[in-house]
Amino acid sequence: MAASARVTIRDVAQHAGVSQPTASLVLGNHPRARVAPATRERVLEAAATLGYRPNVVAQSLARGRSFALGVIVPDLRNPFFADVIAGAERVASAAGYAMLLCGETERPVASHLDTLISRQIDGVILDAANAASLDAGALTGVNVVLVDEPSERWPGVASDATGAGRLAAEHLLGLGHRAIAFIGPSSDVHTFRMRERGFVRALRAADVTLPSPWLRRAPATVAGGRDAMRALLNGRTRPSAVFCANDLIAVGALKAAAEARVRVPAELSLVGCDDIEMAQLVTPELTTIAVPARELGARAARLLLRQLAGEKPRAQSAPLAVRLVARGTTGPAPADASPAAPVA
Amino acid sequence: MAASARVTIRDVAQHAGVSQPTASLVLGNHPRARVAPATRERVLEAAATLGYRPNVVAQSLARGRSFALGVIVPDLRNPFFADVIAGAERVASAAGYAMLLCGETERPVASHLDTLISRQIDGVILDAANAASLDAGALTGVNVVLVDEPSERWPGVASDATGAGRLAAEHLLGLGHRAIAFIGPSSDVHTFRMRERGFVRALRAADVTLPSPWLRRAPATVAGGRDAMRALLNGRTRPSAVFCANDLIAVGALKAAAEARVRVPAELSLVGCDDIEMAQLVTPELTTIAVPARELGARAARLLLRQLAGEKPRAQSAPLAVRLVARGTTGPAPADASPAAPVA
DNA sequence: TTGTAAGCGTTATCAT
DNA sequence: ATGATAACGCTTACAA
Repeated sequence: MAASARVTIRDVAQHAGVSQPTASLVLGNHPRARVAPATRERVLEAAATLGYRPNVVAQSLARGRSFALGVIVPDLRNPFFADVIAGAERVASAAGYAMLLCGETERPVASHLDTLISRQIDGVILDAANAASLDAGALTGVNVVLVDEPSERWPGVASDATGAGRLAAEHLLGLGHRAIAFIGPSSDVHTFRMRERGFVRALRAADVTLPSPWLRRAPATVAGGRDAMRALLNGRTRPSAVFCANDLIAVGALKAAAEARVRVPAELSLVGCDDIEMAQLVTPELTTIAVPARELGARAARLLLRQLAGEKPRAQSAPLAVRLVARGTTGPAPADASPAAPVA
Repeated sequence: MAASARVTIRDVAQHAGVSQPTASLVLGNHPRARVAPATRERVLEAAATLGYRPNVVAQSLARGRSFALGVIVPDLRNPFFADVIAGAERVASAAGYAMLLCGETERPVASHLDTLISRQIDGVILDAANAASLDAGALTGVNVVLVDEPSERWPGVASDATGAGRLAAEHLLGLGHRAIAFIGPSSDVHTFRMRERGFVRALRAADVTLPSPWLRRAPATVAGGRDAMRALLNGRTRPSAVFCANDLIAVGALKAAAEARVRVPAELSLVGCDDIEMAQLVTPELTTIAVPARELGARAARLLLRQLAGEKPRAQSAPLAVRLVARGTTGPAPADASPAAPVA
């Protein structure tokens, strides 16, 4: 019952009649553990009957690594990040690594990093954390893998963000839309910027301009999307299609359209990005660009693990492909849609 | 650059010209640290200029506690659990505790517990883990707080699950429904069972019986809800209202209704449970029973922290109140609804 | 093949 | 008020 009742490797050694380091050698399962089969057997048996379980903290201190990974995401409650985390945990857990989670939005990333580093974390996965803006010292001495943020300094995995924007644009252009708007956050999170850039470029390549009143800044949340869409619908002229930087925004926008009795997709087409589960649950189902969130998390973890195994990080790997998932929120541009942009 | 460059408390002591334990005394910020103001000052200054950061792993080993909490949830990707986690992390992080997350669905809870315990975790939050079925030894020596599962052995916090079921029943009965069905998992997760029980009891109290073909077992997921609702709609007679054990199921059910062109709420009323964000995003918006997920997580963490501080766990605290949120998926029972139950 | 000894970075218990 | 000294549980040379 008492907490002190824990079985240590000493107890095992004693029980097996060997020295403590010998027990360590056996239980450490070392590759080149030169230990007699008979002794090994006795030690293992003792460990089993005593119910020995290694103290990872002590191991960590002695070996200088903790067999734990840290994951920092901007917001736990965003399903996209939940997916990334799930993917990372799957890999980490299979490799015997524990996962320290930091998602508290209120605290700065640097503070989370502090916590993790002081716990001798073996590596950190930073998702959309804008690592470039971090204090130089904050990340020295840690193995870092970035998710959805390119960098010369750290390896990482990312989705094809400009491709996502392009795909959205091409889809809308293909449907005949010319009066096109965009809703996205003003944050300096790389992925969002690239989605926007890819979108705008593809539009421009088709000689469609995106007038500034139709480039709405909004937080990447449902509420943000709803507000932005309301503003858009109250504008002098209305776009016939909108690309939203993520699905949360798009769902909010859809909501605003429903409130305003704007028919989707008859009067207004909407494209989101991420393809979170929610996208298939709204009505009509959301057309979106699918981003492999779980895979992103899993690859990030694998990359980190490989780094820990001593492998040289090969810069950024090729971005993960995204794909258009055409569903119910996009349709042909209305015939009466004036291709004219509003007064800027 | 080298990882070994980490400054230890020794370096600080040396730099300040004091013994290492003295430095520890100062930096440990002990309540009754009897140390001369001058020395303290020197030590603090040395620590600051050297950029000293305590090694939590070493602290853990020496003090026998790790200042980390473990959280085990059945499924990271269920927004309800994401909320619980967010609430717990908020509290833990504010108290200087790190959070180890285990949500890998494939691995058994006992295995997750193993990982956590071997890391000298100070306490564990178990959410819907069916702790009662765990091996007796698996939880000895750990501080445990249960979420949404009552127990004589461990303290915990829970929502008012039977109340949730009752509220749903009363709402539907009040709207005149008599042909009522239920969709829920067959798992032995306590909350689900109690939601069901509260619901069935309230129905019975109003002399409404729930015929067995209308008690559908389904996984607590969107897909599960959709399948179950399809089966329900294909039955000989259809219910005029359905209570779903959680929102995910309800959303799936709503989806199935839409596919079958059954009008909600004109022909079919639907009530969910949890009030996840998604509930407000589907069309029509989901009537549901709001369960304070974040608060549940936050309280669990606080309870655990208090236990660690030596406070005696006072059994289970009173369940957190839930409340009906009437939205768009419920309406008066159709006039032609036959109150007759189907042949069982 | 095995045991001895040192050390990981702290905290904690003593004398001083 | 401060400084030795011994833990904490384990790993890892190095010696036997």
